[in-house]
Amino acid sequence: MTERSDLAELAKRRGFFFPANEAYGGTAGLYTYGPEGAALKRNIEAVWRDQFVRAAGHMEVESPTVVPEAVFEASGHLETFDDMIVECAECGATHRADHLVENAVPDVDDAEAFAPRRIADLVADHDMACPSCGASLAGRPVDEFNLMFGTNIGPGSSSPGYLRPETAQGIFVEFPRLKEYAHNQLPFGVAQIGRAYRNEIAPRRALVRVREFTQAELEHFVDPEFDEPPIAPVADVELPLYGAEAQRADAGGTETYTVREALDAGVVGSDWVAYYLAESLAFYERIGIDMERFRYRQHLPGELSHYAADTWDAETELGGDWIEVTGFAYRSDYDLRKHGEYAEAEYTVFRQYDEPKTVERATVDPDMSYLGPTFGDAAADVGEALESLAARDRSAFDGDAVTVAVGEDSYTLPVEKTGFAVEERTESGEHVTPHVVEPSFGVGRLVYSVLVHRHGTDEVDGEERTSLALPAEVAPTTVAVFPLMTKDGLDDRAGEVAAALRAAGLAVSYDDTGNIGRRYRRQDEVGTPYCVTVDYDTLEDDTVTVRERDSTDQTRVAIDDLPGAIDRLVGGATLAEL
RNA sequence: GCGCCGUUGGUCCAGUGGCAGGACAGUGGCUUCCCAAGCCACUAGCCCGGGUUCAAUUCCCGGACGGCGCACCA
Repeated sequence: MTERSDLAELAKRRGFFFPANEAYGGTAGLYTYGPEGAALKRNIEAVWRDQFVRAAGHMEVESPTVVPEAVFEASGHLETFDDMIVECAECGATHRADHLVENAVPDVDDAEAFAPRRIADLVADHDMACPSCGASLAGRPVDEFNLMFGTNIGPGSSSPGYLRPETAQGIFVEFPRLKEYAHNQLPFGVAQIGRAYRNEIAPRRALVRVREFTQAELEHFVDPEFDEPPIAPVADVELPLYGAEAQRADAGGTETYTVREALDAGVVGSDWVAYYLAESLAFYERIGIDMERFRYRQHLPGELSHYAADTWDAETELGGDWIEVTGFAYRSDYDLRKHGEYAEAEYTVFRQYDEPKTVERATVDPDMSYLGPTFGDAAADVGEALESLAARDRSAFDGDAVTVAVGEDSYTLPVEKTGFAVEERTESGEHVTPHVVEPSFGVGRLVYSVLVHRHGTDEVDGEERTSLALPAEVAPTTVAVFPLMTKDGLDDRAGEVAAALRAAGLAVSYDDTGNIGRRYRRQDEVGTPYCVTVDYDTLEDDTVTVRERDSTDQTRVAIDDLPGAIDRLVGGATLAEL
C-alpha cells in the first residue's frame, strides 16, 4: 500500500507519470509520462530493442494504430471483445447476457452472435433469474460492451475501424510482405513497439490497467515441424515457475526448474516458450526488476486466450499482488490461418523438400460441353464435386459411371465425360502456415514495476534518504553535474564539464540551486547513478569529485578522463577501479 | 458498471456557513556550502455543475477523478 502511494506521490512530484488531462478533470486510465518517466520508458524500450531485435537478428516494424474492421473479423477480436452485459436491478451484479442465454436455452449455443435486442427478448421469454441473488432479469436492458475503441476511417460510417487492442495484428496482417523481406525463409522474427488501446471497464492502479498502453511484442514465425529453439545455451538457466498444477494445489509457491528440467518434466509444454522464458530473464534483470519478486505463472485452462495453446505470464509482485508484465504465448498458426482465410494474400511460406517428391494425383477435367446441356444450372457445381471426389476417393471412378452429390441432389454421369486421370507429378515442396511464438511485453507495467522495486529508503549520516536504485543503463539521467557554489567561476567550470559530458553522448543534468546536499538527494530520488561536483580544488588541478548514488562514496577524477570514467562505471566498474 | 471512502498551493496534510493555515518542495538573495544546514523574501490552493442560504471551500444532489471491494480482464 504505502509502497504504491509513496510512489504515486514521487511519480507526480518528480515527473515520472501523472493522470492525463487533469486540467480538464482528468481521464480515467490515461497517463502522461513526465520528463523522467518518458526517459526511463525510452531506455527500457532501448534495452528491449537491443536484446530482442538487434542481438537476436530480428526485424522491427511500425504499423498503424487505426485498423479497419475486417482485420478484427479475421482475428476474432470483434467477436470476443463484444460482450453483452445485463445488470440485475436487485443486487447490481452484472452478467454476460449471452452466457446466461446459452446456459438457459438448450438449442442456443452461439448467443454471442445475436443482436442485444434478441438477447433481451430471450432473457424475458425464459424469465431468467440473476445467478447472484435470484431476482428476475426480465425486462432489464442488455448493453453492448466492446473493449475496442471504435472509429470511422474517412468521412461517414461506411468504413468502420478500431484502435488496435494489440500491436501483434499489425505484424500478422503484413506477413505476406514481411516474409519476402525474410527471403521466404523460416524462422524469422518481427518485433514492434507501439501503442495499443482497450476501453477498460475499470482502469486501476496507476500504470497497471490503463486504456492506452505501450506493448513491445515479438512475433517469431517458425516452421512447426522443423524449427527448434537453441535450447542448449539456456538449458541450465533457472526459471522460477508457478505452474498450473501448483496453482490448483493452491500452494502459492514458486518452484525453480532449469529449462532442461522444466521441459523434461513437461511443466512447460513448448520448447519455444521455455526458450523465451529463459531469454527474458536476463532482460528483466537488466532493467532493474527485483528477481526476488518475480515469477512465471502458467495460464489455467479457463483463462487461455481465444488464440493460444499454452501460455505463461511473467509476473512481478507489487504491494502483495502479482501483476502480469509479459505474456508468452504459443499462438500456433491461428492468426496467419485466419488471415489466410479472410484476406486475399498468401499467409504461407513455401518449404522446399530436400528431394523433389513424385506423387500420384487423381485429377478430373470434366467435359463441360456434356455437363452443361445435361445438368443445366448445376453443371458448375457438379464439376467441383467431381474434383473433390477425385481427390478424396479415386475408386469412385473405377466403374463406367460415377455419382456425385450436390446439396440434396445427386447426379450420375459416364466416367469418360469426367476427364478422370491419374497423373504422376513432381512436387518440390509445400506451402506451410508458420506457427507463431509470441513474447508480449507491457512496457508501462515494466516501468511501474521497476519504479516500485527500485524505490526505497536508507540512512545516510543519520538522515533518511529516498532513492531509486535504477540500473545505470535505464536511469533517465546518467550523470549530474554541480558547481559547489555559484561563484568564483565554479559554475562556469561546471557548465563546461556538463557540456563535455553531453558531447560524449551521455544523458546529463546540470543543477546549481540550493545547497550541495539537497542536489545529491534530488538526483537520488530520480535514480541518477553518478554525480560530479566542481569545487575549489578543480580550479587548482582540473579534477572533480565523482559520487556514487548507492554508496554515496566519492573519488576524484581528472576532467580529461571524465567521460571515459563514467563509461567504465556504467559498464560495471567500481569507484575504486577508476 | 455497482457499492463504500475520498478530492484544500507543485507534493503531503490541517481547518472553517462570513479575510484559508502548516510542512515539504520551488524561485531570488546572503553565507568557502560535499550529502535534504541556516537566515530573509517571494510564488502558489478549496475538483466541476446545480440546489439551500444574506453568504457555500464547508450543508444537500449530480458529475468527474482517485483508492478499495464485487464484476470484467481478448
